[in-house]
Amino acid sequence: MKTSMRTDYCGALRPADTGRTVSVCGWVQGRRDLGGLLFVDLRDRTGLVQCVFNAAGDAAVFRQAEALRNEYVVCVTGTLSHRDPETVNPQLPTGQVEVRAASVRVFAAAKTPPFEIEDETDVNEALRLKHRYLDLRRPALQRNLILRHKAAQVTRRFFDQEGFLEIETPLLTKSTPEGARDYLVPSRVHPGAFYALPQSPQQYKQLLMLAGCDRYVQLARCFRDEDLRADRQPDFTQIDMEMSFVDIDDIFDVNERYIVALFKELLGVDIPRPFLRLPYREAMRRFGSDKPDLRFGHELRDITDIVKGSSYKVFSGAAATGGVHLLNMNGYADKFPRRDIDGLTDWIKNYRVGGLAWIRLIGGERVTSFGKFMTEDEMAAILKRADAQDGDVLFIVGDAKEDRALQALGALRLECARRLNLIRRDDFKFLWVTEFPLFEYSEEEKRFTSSHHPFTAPMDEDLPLLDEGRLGEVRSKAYDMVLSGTELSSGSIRIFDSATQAKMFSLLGFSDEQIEARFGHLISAFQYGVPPHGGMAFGFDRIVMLMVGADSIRDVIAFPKVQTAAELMMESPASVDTKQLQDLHIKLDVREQKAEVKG
RNA sequence: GGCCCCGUAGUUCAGUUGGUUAGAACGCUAGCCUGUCACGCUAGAGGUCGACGGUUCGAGCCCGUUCGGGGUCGCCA
Repeated sequence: MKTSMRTDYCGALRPADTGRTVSVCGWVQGRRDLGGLLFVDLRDRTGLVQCVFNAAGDAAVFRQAEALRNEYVVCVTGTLSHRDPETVNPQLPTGQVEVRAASVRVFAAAKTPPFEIEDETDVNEALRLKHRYLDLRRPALQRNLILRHKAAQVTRRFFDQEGFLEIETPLLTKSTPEGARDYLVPSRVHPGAFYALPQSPQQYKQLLMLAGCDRYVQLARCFRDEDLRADRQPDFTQIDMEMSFVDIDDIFDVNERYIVALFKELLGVDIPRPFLRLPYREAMRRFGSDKPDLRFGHELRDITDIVKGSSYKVFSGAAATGGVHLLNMNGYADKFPRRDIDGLTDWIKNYRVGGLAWIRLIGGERVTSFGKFMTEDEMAAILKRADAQDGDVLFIVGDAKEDRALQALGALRLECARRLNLIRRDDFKFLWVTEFPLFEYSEEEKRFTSSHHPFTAPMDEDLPLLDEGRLGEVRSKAYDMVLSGTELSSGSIRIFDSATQAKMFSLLGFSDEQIEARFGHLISAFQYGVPPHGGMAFGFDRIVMLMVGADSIRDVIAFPKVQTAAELMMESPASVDTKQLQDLHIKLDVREQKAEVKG
């Protein structure tokens, strides 16, 4: 983009521009000083261009060029010229041309950066985050930010064309009792009262449906005070959407078309429609996960029925109340020698299961960890269920809680695939997981809680179970969109009559007073005519992460936080002045010294 | 809160069984060099081995604590 200082972006110059006098602005990426000839690579967000200074030219200009160092900010003016054929650099998009510098203006000198600014980097991430403004100069991160920007534009355009209104909802809102921990914001004018930053704009968007907005979308900043992961940050962005007069198929239709448009426009990838739909139970049974990775096979098999009566107590005990399942890594027996399996046995304890049983079929021989406890008939039945052949290795996990066994085995399935390199990063496998349980039992709180949120509609055919008190069996109209083993999006059809909503709150164990205090506004609102409605919210950062092939969500967020939720550059969070606390009517009660973050 | 991994020049790493003056590459500084693009050549500077404590005649190396970073389980309606 042309400015009063610049005629062209560095990375945009091509042979067609030769002969023109150009001014390019940017950062010195590197210089090669040959004595009488000096090359400077100049970098801006579009790329690199080589500038040449010749000692035969203006002596003062040449002296200036000799003083340039990496990361100096300069403007080079000169004639854009073709390079001689033998000096063309095929690695660079601008490699056929160079700027024959006539003058250089130094806007700013620069200290030597603490790490080299280059794409291929293995510099410690903490150091890069401490100097994030330097890390962001790396072309790879610039590309990520650019793709993120484009994804946001495609999103807005798509939903606009589909009749959605982009509506902003408050960031200062009210704490909700269920779900993640809220970030709280103290009120100065209401002593002792707190706002909460939204975990999602859930209630607002439902009220917008009630208000008659019909279709809503927002690129919404959301906040959750929970522990971080590679794909989880405490503040993050959702593509939040909601529609009126719809059922599940309508939601799926528009969001599938959105994904297809996004991947086509930004990556040129054709995503086939419609997406596969897997009910939650089936996903758990076949993949040991509610976000199955379909980029490789090796589905799980249920052998609970086979081992139920076995004399091997580990299996029969688990089968009595839970389940026993197996994973056949067909053909990879030779890739899992005994010592690796011992390692996996240790590893799987993270998933709170007792252990890992296994069978290796190799060279016509059968080696197992539990063979002596089983009858030959039982063993034969297991191998048949697994479709086992020579060269296979089978893993078996049982637990008195069936889902625990399944989740452990599902995690093992992923771990094996990672070790065997069965997963391709540019393979995009979408699906819907449907029919999530409406409730889950919380051991901690000794009560049922919403698995999604308390506004989720039960499946019509399961409504009678509510009154029978069989809460664990009720399925909901909640669904997730899953991409290659990552939960991309989550949503539901909502309850839209106040009686059912009130019943939900009461089943969740809220007292009338709590309901009134927490959800009174919603109950009242729902008495004024709610359309049937539903929606979902994408994790925008995760979409971008998977599209650029990054391993961490931090790579697509300009200023991310580290695992302790601290931000290393500004050093947030930080302590504040006593005066500020007084204004907010806050007295600290910090026991441990380490809670005192330096400010 | 649990489990696992990492921490040595500015950066990425090596460092033998615990043993004398802790090395390399890149980067940085200076000099030379007119077609380089990982420029080349020569010389140089640069270290509280994350911190603290312990074992030992002696610790970068062994032990403990702690700090920082990462992965993950729990948690994430």
